Amino acid sequence: MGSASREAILAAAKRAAQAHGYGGLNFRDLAVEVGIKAASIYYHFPSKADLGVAVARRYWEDTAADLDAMLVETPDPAACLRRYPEMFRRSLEAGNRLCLCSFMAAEYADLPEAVKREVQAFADINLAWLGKVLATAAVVQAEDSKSRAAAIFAAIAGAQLMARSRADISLYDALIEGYRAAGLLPA
Amino acid sequence: MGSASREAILAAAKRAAQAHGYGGLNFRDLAVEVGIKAASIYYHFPSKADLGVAVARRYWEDTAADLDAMLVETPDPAACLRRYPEMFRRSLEAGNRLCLCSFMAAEYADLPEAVKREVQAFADINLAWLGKVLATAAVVQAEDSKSRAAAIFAAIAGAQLMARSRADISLYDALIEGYRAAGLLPA
DNA sequence: CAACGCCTATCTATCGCTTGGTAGGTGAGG
DNA sequence: CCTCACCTACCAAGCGATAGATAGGCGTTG
Repeated sequence: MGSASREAILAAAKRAAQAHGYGGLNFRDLAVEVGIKAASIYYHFPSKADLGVAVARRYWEDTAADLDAMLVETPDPAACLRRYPEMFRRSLEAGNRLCLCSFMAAEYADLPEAVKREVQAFADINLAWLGKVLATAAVVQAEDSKSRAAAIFAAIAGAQLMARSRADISLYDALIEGYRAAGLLPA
Repeated sequence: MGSASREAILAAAKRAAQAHGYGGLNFRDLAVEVGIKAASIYYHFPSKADLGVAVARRYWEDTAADLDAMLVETPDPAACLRRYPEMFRRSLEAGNRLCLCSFMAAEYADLPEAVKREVQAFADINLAWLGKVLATAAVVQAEDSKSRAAAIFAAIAGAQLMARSRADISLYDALIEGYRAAGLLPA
């Protein structure tokens, strides 16, 4: 498992993927960033698709851990829900980057099947977490928590999209505030 | 202006861009689809960036016309607003394609500046139209119509994103319905 | 009328570059 | 000595782009 180089490759690939997508990911630039030669990446990952799968898997694993940690840090479900947009804000802060989930939608037609599956796991985790928190916070009736979770997730992804294409984090904040004012997110 | 070949290239490029993005657009495949040789495209467009600009410009011009037509067809602003999600639904219907605006967000770091400008014009037109219709429909107070327009636009783009990455139009419909239930869109 | 010059729209052929991927070698450490 | 981790040196395919040629149409002018 995780040697130092392997971890460095994974981290650099994640950063690159969140800036340029899977298609924009390339072994030469990646190698320069890690400080090794491009061919050496093949020692750790047999193909680009495998690297993509590994990046996406690590991505949702980290997200799952972060969401769990947030629930521990902020046990009140309503307060926790209020903090949820922070997750998507962070990648904008880190160099105007995007959620891999949004890249998957854009690159849907050209993405290896296995990569798609891992990225969808990211979405599933978010939806499950949101559904759970919405239900315990009782902001919607129990039977509506799933559909509200999906609406919130989609809307927040959209807000991140808009903010990126204007390179303006304050737009993200304004959109989230707009969702609260409109009633999509609890005020 | 618009010779037959030029129009055919423009139409094929639009379709390709909505499926694969600007980066996924390539002259060889495009030429095959149009039925000419790749080099011949350069007679009509001096560079890929110029083609991208032309596609994006045509895209927002068509959208502006469609939005205007919708207001003529459905003069009642509330009814018109209800029909707005149809616009984004159509590209999903047409081969699970995406709005160019979402592609711009994904390809933000690698897109020629001139292309970005044209795609942003698409967003601006949508925002202006939504703002106007929201104000006349009086679904929000006049001073909130701009921020609500932005919230709706972002959320609908997000819904399109989610539906594409699941290749499931019914998910789009469900998300729009979710926005109505939550109060983001008028019920 | 016919010859000429020019434009349009396309072709073939190729260039320089980047990409993902491979084969085989090399040095350090247990 | 052998395995791990990395290297050098490639390759084939694909990319945007360019050069130069050609076939046909259209208008002007001797």
